[in-house]
Amino acid sequence: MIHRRRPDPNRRSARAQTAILKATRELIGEIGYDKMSIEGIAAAAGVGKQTIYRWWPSKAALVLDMWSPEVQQQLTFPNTGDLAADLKTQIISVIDLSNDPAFGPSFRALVAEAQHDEALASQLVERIFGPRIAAAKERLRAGQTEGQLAADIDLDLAIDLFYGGFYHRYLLRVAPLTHEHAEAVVDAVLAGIGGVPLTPPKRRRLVRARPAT
Amino acid sequence: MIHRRRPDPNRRSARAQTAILKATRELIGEIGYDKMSIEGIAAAAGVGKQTIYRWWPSKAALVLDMWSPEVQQQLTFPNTGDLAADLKTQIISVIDLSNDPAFGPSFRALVAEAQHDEALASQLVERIFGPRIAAAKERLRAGQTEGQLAADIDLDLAIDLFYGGFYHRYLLRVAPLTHEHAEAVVDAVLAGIGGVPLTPPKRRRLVRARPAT
Amino acid sequence: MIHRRRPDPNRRSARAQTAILKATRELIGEIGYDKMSIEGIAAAAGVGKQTIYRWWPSKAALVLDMWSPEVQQQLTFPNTGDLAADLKTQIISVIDLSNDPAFGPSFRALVAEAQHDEALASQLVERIFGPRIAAAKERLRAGQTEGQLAADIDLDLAIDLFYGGFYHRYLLRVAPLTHEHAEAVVDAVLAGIGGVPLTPPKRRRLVRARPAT
Amino acid sequence: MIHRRRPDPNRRSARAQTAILKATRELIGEIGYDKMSIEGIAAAAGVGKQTIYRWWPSKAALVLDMWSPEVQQQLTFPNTGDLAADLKTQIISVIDLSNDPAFGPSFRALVAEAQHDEALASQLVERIFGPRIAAAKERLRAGQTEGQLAADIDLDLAIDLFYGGFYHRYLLRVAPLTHEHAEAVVDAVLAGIGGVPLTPPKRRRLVRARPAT
DNA sequence: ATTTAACCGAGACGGTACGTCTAGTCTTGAT
DNA sequence: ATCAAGACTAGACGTACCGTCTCGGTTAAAT
Repeated sequence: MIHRRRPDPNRRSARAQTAILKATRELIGEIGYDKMSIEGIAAAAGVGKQTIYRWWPSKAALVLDMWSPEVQQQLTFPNTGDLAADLKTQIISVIDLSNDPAFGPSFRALVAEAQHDEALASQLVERIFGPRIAAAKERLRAGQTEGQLAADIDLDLAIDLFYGGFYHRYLLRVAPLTHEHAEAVVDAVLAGIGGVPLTPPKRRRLVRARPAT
Repeated sequence: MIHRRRPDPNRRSARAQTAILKATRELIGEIGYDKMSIEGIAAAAGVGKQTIYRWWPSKAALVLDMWSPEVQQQLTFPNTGDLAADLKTQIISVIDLSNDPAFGPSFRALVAEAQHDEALASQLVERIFGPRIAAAKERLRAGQTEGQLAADIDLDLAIDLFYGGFYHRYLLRVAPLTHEHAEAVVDAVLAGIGGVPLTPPKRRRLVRARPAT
Repeated sequence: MIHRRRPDPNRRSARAQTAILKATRELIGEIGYDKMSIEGIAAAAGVGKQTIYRWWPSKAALVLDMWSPEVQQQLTFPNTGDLAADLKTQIISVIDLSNDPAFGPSFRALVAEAQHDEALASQLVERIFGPRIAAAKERLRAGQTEGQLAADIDLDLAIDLFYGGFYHRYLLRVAPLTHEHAEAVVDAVLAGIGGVPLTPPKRRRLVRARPAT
Repeated sequence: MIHRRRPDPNRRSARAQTAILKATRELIGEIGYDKMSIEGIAAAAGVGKQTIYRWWPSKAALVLDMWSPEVQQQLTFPNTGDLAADLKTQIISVIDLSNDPAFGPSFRALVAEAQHDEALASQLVERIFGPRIAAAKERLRAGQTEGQLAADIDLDLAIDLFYGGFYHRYLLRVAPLTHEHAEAVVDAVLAGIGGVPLTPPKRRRLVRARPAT
């Protein structure tokens, strides 16, 4: 297997890079991720195709790069002291971003592409999902010490529960994404949905049986 | 908008149809969904390309058709009287199917394609997700009357909670899918993962009667 | 080699035959011979493709059949006693027919097709060119007995000379086809174009040396 | 009307061009013009289809290009001082070329295609027929000054007469093409084939001085 | 200050697959 | 048995992009 020689980042043309990202952003808005071709981006940016291939391994990687700033700044997790409220705030902002016509559809396309592009999949986890999950876990951990979250719960599982509903609806399109849904999810996950509260105010006590395996 | 004339299903060649589905199944196993082309399917099936285009609008639609039997027979939802156990059983069987190398990767590809193919997306909801969700809801409803599930919970939300974790890991690949995970999800969703509040907001006591398994 | 069973002409549907020829005539006028397909003719005639294939071996054969009446009635060669005048009259009528937008281009297409369709080529010679050449030869023979044409000239050669100029221009498009050209050809062929008539009225005597071989 | 952007001839790959022409020559010999496809040429030449489409508008144009050298070198018209002999020599060489199984049938196909391809028709006139006619006219003009051809004859007409017979037989296949036919045509055209008139219209005497061969 | 090595725009190249078109054959049901 | 209808196998069409490659022209560092 021959490895392509790595280009020298110091000599990279800022003009070309900017033009490529700009053209990508515009094209993705006009014709969408799937109809957009590297050929088209190069033409729109007034750039040789090779210049794109030199710096990005695929169309998806380019789009991922294009969004890094947007996603990065969404990273900070609020901490007002009220875990439920903070989770709701955060998930709602994710919903809003996913409903943004400039971001939602093309990020969806990125997730789609990652289903058959292993490199992209790890990039996504590494650069997008990983950091966000880490930030969320940190907030959850704080919640645990404050007693707002079961102390012995596995945080990865907690993430699944709080965010799984979102991805279920975002990627499968089985139901719409609303602020109310986000709030209902957080409440339900925290309170649990088992049992029949015959007399509403009286709630059950959490009895978790599994000791650490 | 010109609509292509519809072919007459009565005159459809059973031989061709069978050969196409068979070739699709084989090819998808050998080279995978993405490297498989309609051209290749036609050649492998000994069929004219037009015959494929006549009956299926896209490669994805063909693959969806190919799987309908498999998914259909997975539809029945167990009811042993123990809701938690039944949910675990069902989700575990979904996990097993998704981990089946013949099914998992190509179904993932289908979900991916649905991100930019509206027609496919609705087909998926209509033929795959819809019926399964309906079956699950029916079971949940039974659980509600038996007092194993909160009577006032929105069942679409319940579905999000029980299955969201699965899709989160299946599509985003942020963590592995195991039987243990399925069980932990069900338990956590039913019990809730909120902590013991230091301050008033009184919490419920867990009243769950595990019947003998 | 399997020979296709011959259909029974007695059971042939007159309606279908008429509709096919009519549709052919109309289509050839609208979109031209080359863009016209058997598929299209069948659709326009409200006839099954098989019905066309059953009775005609090719699109060209069908078009040839369609024109047979037109060409047939052009067959009679005038005989006013003046050979030169009759030839001019005849060639001019051929030129006019070839300049008829309904006939000229599609007959050209037929001749074109005959360049790679041996069966059509012989049909053309047999049904179109042969009879016309025979009629022309008959008239030339009469001219010979009347002393208006060299008695020992090979009539096939004579046909080449009188009509060759026409086909040269008709098929190669090297120069336009006019009535004047037809007249000039006939005059030149009869008188010959060798030598320099310094004093116009005085013309040379024909001395033909080749005795019958 | 959108005009396709023109490719840069300076960057044309000599290797590809050569391979394409070579493959065309071989294929046309093996399976003939009509069964030869651009797809097949590309495959045989080890070349992308686009590379053919980039430089040639049609299969016919490609074949025309392929033959240009052959036809070009046939261009010189002999001038031995004896017009009749030179015409015979020239026409015979044309007949021989047309009877060459490598050239004759496929050039016929080219002429056929030109009947419905205006661009090809003008290319043929411009690159093949035009130059040859010009060369012939030049020779004829020389003949006129030497008194071997009627001074007042229109040279386009003369071309029609000398070559029309050839094309009549070449394209209509009404009679075979032989050297004898070529010689008979030249003799007859120069001498004329009109009979000895019984009544006045005085006729010329043949005055032709054959120089020693 | 000049060399030299990389990047750059441009686009030709070998390929693959697309979705359409037509050829000519085969099948079905109606007349 | 013919007919209308149209599904079938086959395969070429011309287009769109892929990712690689070559070509001059232009920087920017290294001599």
